[in-house]
Amino acid sequence: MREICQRAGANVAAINYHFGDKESLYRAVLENALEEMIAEYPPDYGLPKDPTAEDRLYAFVHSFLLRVLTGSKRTWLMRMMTREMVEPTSALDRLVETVQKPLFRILHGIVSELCGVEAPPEVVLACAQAVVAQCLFYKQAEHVITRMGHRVPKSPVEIEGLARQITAFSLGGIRARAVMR
Amino acid sequence: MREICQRAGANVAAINYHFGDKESLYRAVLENALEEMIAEYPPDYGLPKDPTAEDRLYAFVHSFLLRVLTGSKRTWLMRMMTREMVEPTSALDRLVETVQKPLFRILHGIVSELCGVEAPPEVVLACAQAVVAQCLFYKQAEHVITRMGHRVPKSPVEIEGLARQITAFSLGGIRARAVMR
DNA sequence: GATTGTTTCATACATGTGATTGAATCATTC
DNA sequence: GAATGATTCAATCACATGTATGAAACAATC
Repeated sequence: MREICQRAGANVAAINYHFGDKESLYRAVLENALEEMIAEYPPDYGLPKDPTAEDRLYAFVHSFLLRVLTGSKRTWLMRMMTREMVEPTSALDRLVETVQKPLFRILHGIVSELCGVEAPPEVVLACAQAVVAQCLFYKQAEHVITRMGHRVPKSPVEIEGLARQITAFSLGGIRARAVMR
Repeated sequence: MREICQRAGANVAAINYHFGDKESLYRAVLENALEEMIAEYPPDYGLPKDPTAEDRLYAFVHSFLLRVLTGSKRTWLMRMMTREMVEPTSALDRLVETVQKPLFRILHGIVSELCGVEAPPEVVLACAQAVVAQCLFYKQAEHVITRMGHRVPKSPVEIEGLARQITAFSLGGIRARAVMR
């Protein structure tokens, strides 16, 4: 708190005065930054008109990766989010409600359409989760990936490539799961 | 450190005497526990003789999930590992070398075989990473998943089901990626 | 059984941390 | 411009943390 206030040019007591305690400040910062980030890369980022379900899946994956991997000044945000997922604080509940649930609902709709109406719901759910898993992986395992000698996409071009990669893989997976049984 | 020593029935100074400092103790504990865990669920867990590549992929995924999700007394280990991946300490380098590299090499071999010899190396790599991503997801996003109202597999039966799920999805993805281009 | 090397222990030290307080400063309104 | 409410500030409190120390207990060897 001392360091935060020093860098902000404010007094330590300001945090308590304006937010009550440290955790409230943390929550406020996280929520605010996350909203900005979603606004910057919405889940229909770069989508053409009359998109196919495949188009929408690609856009979802691409915007997800841009949010997660883009090496802008907000790298700390995704680190915080990842930490929050692994070891939740009081901030997570709200973030899940306001951010992650709506986003996942969109993805679920897309995957549901790709699976077809007769696909069992647990299969649709699992396929949607598989997509999210792949998108999160490159951030969450970033340090392991680099230590293994592999590259984590950073530039827009690389990220597009990865988005295509994940989309193609997932479409294959969805078809395989939707077909069998 | 005070609490650790109290629970261990030892004196605080014992940590400094035997390990030098807190971080060294941490590293020793992590490494030891991880080795035990891999020994308990090796990557060829329950594999029949003369296995196909599909069999080996399933065994890899299944053992991975057992390690990651099994609700034994070692839940703390995977929490530590996840934290270590997200925000590495001095422990990670060694863990990557001794544990994760060898494991990934095995998976890479399996996926490479499934992709076929003429598949470009970056595709093989990406597919193998997609498999890892799906396995890690259910642990790393555990708290988000439950907050979304979904279930995280815990029992052996559920874990087997998830392993089949991930294997089928991944085989579909691998085939799709291996075919196109 | 004295000596020597190892391990354990209670205690202390220095520092970092989040929160609080009461005075001082600023802004607004009458 | 006095009064009132909001904000800022320096200083302090209470406590947690990792580490260090020197004495005591223990073990092994001669």
